[in-house]
Amino acid sequence: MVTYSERVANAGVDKFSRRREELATSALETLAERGYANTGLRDIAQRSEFSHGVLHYYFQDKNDLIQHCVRQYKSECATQYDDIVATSQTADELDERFCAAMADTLRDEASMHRLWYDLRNQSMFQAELTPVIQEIDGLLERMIWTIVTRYAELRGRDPVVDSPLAYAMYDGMFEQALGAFLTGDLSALDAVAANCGRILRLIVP
Amino acid sequence: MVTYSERVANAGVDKFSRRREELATSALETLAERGYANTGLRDIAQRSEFSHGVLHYYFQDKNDLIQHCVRQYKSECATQYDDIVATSQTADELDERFCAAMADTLRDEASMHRLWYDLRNQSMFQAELTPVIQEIDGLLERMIWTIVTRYAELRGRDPVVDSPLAYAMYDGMFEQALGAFLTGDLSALDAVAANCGRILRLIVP
DNA sequence: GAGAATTCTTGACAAGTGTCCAGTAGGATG
DNA sequence: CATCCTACTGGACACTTGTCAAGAATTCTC
Repeated sequence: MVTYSERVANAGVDKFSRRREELATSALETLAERGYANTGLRDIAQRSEFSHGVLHYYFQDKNDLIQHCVRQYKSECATQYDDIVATSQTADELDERFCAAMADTLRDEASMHRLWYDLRNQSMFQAELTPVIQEIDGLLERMIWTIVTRYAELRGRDPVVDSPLAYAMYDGMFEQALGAFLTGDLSALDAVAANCGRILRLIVP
Repeated sequence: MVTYSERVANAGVDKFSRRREELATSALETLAERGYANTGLRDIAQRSEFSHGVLHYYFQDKNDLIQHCVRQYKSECATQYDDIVATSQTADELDERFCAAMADTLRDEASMHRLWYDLRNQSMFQAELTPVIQEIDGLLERMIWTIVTRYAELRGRDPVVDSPLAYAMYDGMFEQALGAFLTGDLSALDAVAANCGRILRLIVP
């Protein structure tokens, strides 16, 4: 009898961990569509090509699966704006490309962002989720701060707020735009781009 | 046979609607403690002095109950800062009292705020909730805007951002502080007060 | 190709979900 | 006292939930 823990221990970049990713992807899609509260393991399995029992073969329990999902979500976000920061030559170019990218991700990945907010919120009620959520939240904060400091550098000034507050402002603004966009308000796309720049110039005057 | 709709129609400020409020209060407490995803009608009834069946006597279904809860929550928030705005004599006094009040509500009503974010998020997956959520969101936005414009008035200046963006910035900042506070980070109380003032001076330079 | 290990399916489990309804207690009305 | 209506109980319903284990199917090893 090979226990679950032993399977995890032996898992390199082999078939086992590849299938885990595959299942986590199905889970992410289902969660993004239906929300945490309305998604069961059978819903997730149905979207994959396997039956529901297999989820307990690859994951310890539902919590383990969710945490794996969040971690996998991370890798999609991590390097999203690195290229823009690295290749923009002027402050205005950085500003413009950053704003456009924010509007694009709102349009193209709205339900994934919705899931992120859902899970982050869920972590306020379910302490087991806190570590992995904080991990990604820190990552997003650093992402924003990288843009802000690079923008300040290009303009030869200093930001007038610190990293957490800068992130919080962008986060609140984006969440608001997401809510509007999901109710069918297409002007939220323009709004997010405009507000993106406004905040930037507010932070780096 | 008296149907549910007829009971609603006849409901003035009588025993019927008072009991509805009572049950909605029990529901709010339970939801704030356990979260939307982990709260059943039996959990709610258990916190009240009635059995679970009575919930369908006073509410059409779970959704009806939730919406009633949100509306009831509203009335607690509506006039929260009106007094501060009305009685503050100087910009500095308004600033200081506003910051202190934000820190207080974070400390004293953390789980209620947590529930608010939970339900607002749930409305992104459950369209029936959208109207009542937007209603309160607009109320909160107006609350913030009242403070900002009064502060600007006292300082003889104009805000440099519009109402939605001002609200979004405060909202993001408060949500961040709430998350930190719920993990036991008591410094979030000071942070929210400090950031409150920072945003104010950012918006009204 | 036989045997062993891994991978996956299927059905079952106890518990929990929202909903509904027959029935009861109790007070008001006739 | 009898009748009616309101308020409430508690059990039953159909269904879903996470979890698990026995066994089948597949893949790997020799």
